[in-house]
Amino acid sequence: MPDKPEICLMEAFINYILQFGNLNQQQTDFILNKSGILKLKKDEYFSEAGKIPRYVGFLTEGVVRFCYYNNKGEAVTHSFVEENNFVSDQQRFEAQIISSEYIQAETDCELMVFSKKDWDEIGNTIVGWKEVENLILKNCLLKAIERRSPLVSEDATNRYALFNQHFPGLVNRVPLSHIASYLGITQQSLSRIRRNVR
Amino acid sequence: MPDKPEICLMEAFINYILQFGNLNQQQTDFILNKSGILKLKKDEYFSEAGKIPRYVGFLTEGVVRFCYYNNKGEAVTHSFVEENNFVSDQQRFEAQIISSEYIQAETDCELMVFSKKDWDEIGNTIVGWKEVENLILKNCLLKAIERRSPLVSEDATNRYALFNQHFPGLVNRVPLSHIASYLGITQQSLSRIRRNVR
DNA sequence: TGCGCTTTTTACCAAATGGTAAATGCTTTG
DNA sequence: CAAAGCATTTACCATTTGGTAAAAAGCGCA
Repeated sequence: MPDKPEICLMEAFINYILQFGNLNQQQTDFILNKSGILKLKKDEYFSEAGKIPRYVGFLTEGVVRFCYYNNKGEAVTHSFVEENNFVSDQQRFEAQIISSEYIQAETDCELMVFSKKDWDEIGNTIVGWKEVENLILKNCLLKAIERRSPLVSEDATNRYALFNQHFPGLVNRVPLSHIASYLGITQQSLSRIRRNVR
Repeated sequence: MPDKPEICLMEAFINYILQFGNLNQQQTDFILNKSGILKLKKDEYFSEAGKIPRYVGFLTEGVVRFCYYNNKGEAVTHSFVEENNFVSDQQRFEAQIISSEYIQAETDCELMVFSKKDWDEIGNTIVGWKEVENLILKNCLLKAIERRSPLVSEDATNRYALFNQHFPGLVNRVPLSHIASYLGITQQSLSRIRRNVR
């Protein structure tokens, strides 16, 4: 069982959810009391293909990537998430079914996490929570689609430019090979593009 | 003001929403009473960039495409929707703000439509409707991302194969140029690919 | 049927990207 | 510091895709 998170980390979390609905102190305390803390070392998994997701998490420190293996056995990174965002294979977590993708720590990470049981208790206790949860999920899905979809119609150079717009600074925190995978190009092409940009 | 839709078209709509929540006859009747019917000729717009979306619609007949203009002035198709699905620039419709994309009829279309006023009245009257609405929207977003995101990491041939998996039969209902745009390749490349597939 | 319009196919060459392999650079650790 | 291991860059050539242009095919309409 994870420890309790520290005060400072909780604040960012509360600020995040207050964007999506008004909750009073009693309600936020209830939520915080349900949360645990989970630390991941670089390369460790938050969730794995073939397993049922154990937690929904809020990333207080670090970067994770979402990836799957295509039919050629290559890992395809389809999303990055930075600190102060939710991290979850939410459909599979909610239904408690086996996932088909990995969520992996790109750096050492720290997350506030909720088990299925605690997450359900929050939903059943806090009036209006399910609406907040829906807004958060909708927001995450929209962000994901707005970032990934435009890549389809751009060439490699513009894809890299979009990556830098969508994830400022992230270029220095994750390996080049994962960025190339996210952009749907080879690592060599991306390396070549960077040279030409300079 | 649009006419009322015909009985047979309403059934598919009711069946669709009943997938996402239990509503009794009185409730579905209330919803149906708010709906109008909108017919579009091929190439006409359901919603336009620069305008506030007037309706959320349920497509009972036909195919539409979602597209925007990139900075080179080229139309980029990012989604197709076939009959028996909702059609809406939902974020902009809900907030009643100016859209930045077009929703265009690929064929003659027939839709059941709801104005913002009527849509809000449904939400304020039917207990549990907002939850149903959220589930529907979540479902649409997930479908959109599951279809578009994998294209990024595939070559032109595999993109075309994915299109045919995701939209069986649609290849015969929309112009080749729009499919190519959706896949992020040129029309000439797609034509070449089709020849090699045969 | 035949004309005019649009869509789709072909062809050709240029440019971009992929695949293989090797060299370089960076980090960790003994 | 040196060695080992991993990440990134470079180089070279093959393959794919793009851009331009023209031909062919399909379609609506007089």
